[in-house]
Amino acid sequence: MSQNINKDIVTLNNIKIACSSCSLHDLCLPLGLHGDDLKRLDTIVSRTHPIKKNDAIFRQGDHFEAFYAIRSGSIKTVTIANDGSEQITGFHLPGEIVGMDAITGSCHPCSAIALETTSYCAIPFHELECLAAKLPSLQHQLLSIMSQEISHDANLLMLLGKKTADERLASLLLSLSNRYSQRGFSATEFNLSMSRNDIANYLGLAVETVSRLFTRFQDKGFIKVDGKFVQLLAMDELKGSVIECHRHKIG
Amino acid sequence: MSQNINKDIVTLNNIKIACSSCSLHDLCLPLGLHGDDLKRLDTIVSRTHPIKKNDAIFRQGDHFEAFYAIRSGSIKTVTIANDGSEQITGFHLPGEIVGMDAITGSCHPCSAIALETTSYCAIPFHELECLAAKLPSLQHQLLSIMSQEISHDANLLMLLGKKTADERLASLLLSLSNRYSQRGFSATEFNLSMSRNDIANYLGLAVETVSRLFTRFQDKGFIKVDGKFVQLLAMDELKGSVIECHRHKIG
DNA sequence: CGCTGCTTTGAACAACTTCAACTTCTGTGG
DNA sequence: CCACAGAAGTTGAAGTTGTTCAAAGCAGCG
Repeated sequence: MSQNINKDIVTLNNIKIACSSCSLHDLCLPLGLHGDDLKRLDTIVSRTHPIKKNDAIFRQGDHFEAFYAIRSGSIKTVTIANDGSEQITGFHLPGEIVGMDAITGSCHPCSAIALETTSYCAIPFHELECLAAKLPSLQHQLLSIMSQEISHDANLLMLLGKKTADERLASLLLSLSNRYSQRGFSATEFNLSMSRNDIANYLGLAVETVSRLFTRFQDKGFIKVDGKFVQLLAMDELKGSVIECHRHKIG
Repeated sequence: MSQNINKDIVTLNNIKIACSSCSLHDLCLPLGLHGDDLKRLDTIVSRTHPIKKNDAIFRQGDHFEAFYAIRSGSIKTVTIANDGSEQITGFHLPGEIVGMDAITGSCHPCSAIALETTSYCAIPFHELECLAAKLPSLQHQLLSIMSQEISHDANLLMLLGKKTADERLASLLLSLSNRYSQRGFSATEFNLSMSRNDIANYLGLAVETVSRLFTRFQDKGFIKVDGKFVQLLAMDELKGSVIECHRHKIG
């Protein structure tokens, strides 16, 4: 948490930070762009003031105008079914882009809600599209990022379709660990910005189950939990537990 | 089944069918393209001979070269985890495009396997990208189709994360119904080209459960099943059962 | 005709959920 | 700064849902 808060302060002081000098540019859309191309992208991207926890970047049904790149903090994307039930379809960390599911329908099919104080960049889609037509490397990067999103979703499908409760939580923790470390944070300890409820919803489990899983993982010595702060003590065992629980499904 | 087989014969006789005269062109990539633009796309698309059941369009790990549009028949996309377990991530009908998850990694993260005799078009990605840079409407259609894929996956996530077994099967049947009717087939009766095993895998259930569900739905009078042939007798009840089972999750 | 593989059915079992009670945390106002 | 109310998280016990195991029925194919 403290790390993220510090990060916010830094970015607050640099609202006008450009893509070229953004520490996330090799995780984000600018990847592979250089020189003038990067400057051209810069001109269409707009930075906003940070939003508070529970505020929305966009809400389900909002007209689609732009992609949004998380700069600091974190968000969840949530879909509300016609019957009122909610499904969290993803947690998004700095450098990740949301809104890519909205091109077809011209309306956002999900809401993007801040899990903590969060700042982001807006990339107007129409302008992006025009620019991409002129810059092949941007077009490629755009397609590539969308492709990545598709294959990421397929992994998640695998998770929800096949895995036991243990595997699901282990997968989430490992995924966060991976992504935090890519962003220069520790791979073995971090704060969960989402509530147990959010985790349960995302993993398709009951809150109570998630709570019990944290306890069990701790009892086994795989992790250490203190509220939202988590330490991964035995990464290999975590990875192993994902595979182990799978064994009975083989063949 | 018979309908699909007939369809194959027709397409066999017309291997050189162009996008412009393809009955699927308003479900597929050419949507929104006209005149010369469509002809330009035509020049890069190559049609292949049909493949047999269980043959692959591409296999997981294959180098990514092209998108593939299903022209007739049907396929499943399957990911194999490192532990050997398989997850079916989608069933694809004529007019649908597969391979879009491979751009990032340059290798296909899943295999595309024919569920029956299937013919398809290959759209070389490099050429497509170059063409898209020249044709804004093609670029837009490309992004739009990928966006659609992302939001489709999000729906599936919802399905696997939240829904009961009944809801899952009902959702699949309704989705197939929708897609068949879009393609000019009956919305209320069709042949399932996939096995019960495939369905179970896709829905994250045991085969036995799927089998029991079919029986239960039939007992309730929602559907009539005879092997692979299914008739949807009470669409509203099916839709209703999806919502009804959801009620307890609200609030 | 008899095999093989797919599907169905039954019964026991396990995993996860639900319900309920209790504890801990958080933020707000006195 | 503390007290308190409400939210979030944890824990136990009972209940469901779906899985697993086992076996029998069917269909396609040599």
